[in-house]
Amino acid sequence: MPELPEVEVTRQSFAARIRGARVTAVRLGKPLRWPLGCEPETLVSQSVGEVTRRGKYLWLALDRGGLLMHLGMSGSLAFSAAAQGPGPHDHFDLVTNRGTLRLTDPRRFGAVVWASAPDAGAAGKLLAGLGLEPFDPAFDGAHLHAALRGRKVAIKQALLGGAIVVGAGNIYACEALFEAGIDPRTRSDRLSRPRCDRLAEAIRQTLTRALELGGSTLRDFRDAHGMAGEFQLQARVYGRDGERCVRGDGGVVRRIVQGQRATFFCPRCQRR
DNA sequence: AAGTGGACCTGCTAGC
DNA sequence: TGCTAGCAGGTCCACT
Repeated sequence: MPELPEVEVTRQSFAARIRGARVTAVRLGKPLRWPLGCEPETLVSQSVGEVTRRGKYLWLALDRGGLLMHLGMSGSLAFSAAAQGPGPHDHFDLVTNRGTLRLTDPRRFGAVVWASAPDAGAAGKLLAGLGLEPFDPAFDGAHLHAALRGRKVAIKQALLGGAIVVGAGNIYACEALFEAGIDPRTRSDRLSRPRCDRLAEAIRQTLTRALELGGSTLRDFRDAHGMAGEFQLQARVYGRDGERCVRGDGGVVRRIVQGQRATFFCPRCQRR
């Protein structure tokens, strides 16, 4: 589900409110993707510090260590003063004196993992190998071009891999490739430097636009206030197979499958 | 090393 | 109306 914009929107919606709160209890539901990695009681009485984001992960700092959180495909976080009794899909509650941070995740691909530092233990292992942040000044066409050298996978799959640049998932990878006019099936090492420049810019623009619109809500995404996003209403190709290309070039959006994921693109204006 | 496919889990929708 | 197959925003891991 949540790609970089949704995770960042979520972060912004509760980070300031939870900062300084003291943990009073921790409740676990069904198992998530990975075990918490500590006894829940050890978190009690610690206070919450900054909430930061790396790729699609959130790091919630505590006095001693912190929690690395991932929303998987169907997860969302809510922070509310008066949390209701947990529903069947509420699998983690961090109860504090200011409210409860709750992870709701029907499919349970998400995770909450304790580590002594973001670069240590289980968290370090998950974050190692992540590519550049898309808004890092170092992420540009030159970086993209260099990272794609020798890679034969289709550019769409290279973007989804997350080892070159993080944050663009299935929706935004499709949208960015559309903006850049690049066929998602293009072999990574065949992308010229100028096209890499355009793609890097398109990724940043697409993610920026999504952030402004509060992310995408396909079915269940909500920020920590319960607000839905609106980017999906403006998606140009994602989910629009069979529709006329918005560029008015006479192309019709196609849906194909790459690496077992759906890809949407206009064969007319997106070139190899 | 890089590429491929399977795995994890549940809910919703389209189609019969 | 009811059942089933197929699909969904992610990404790790085993295998070639």
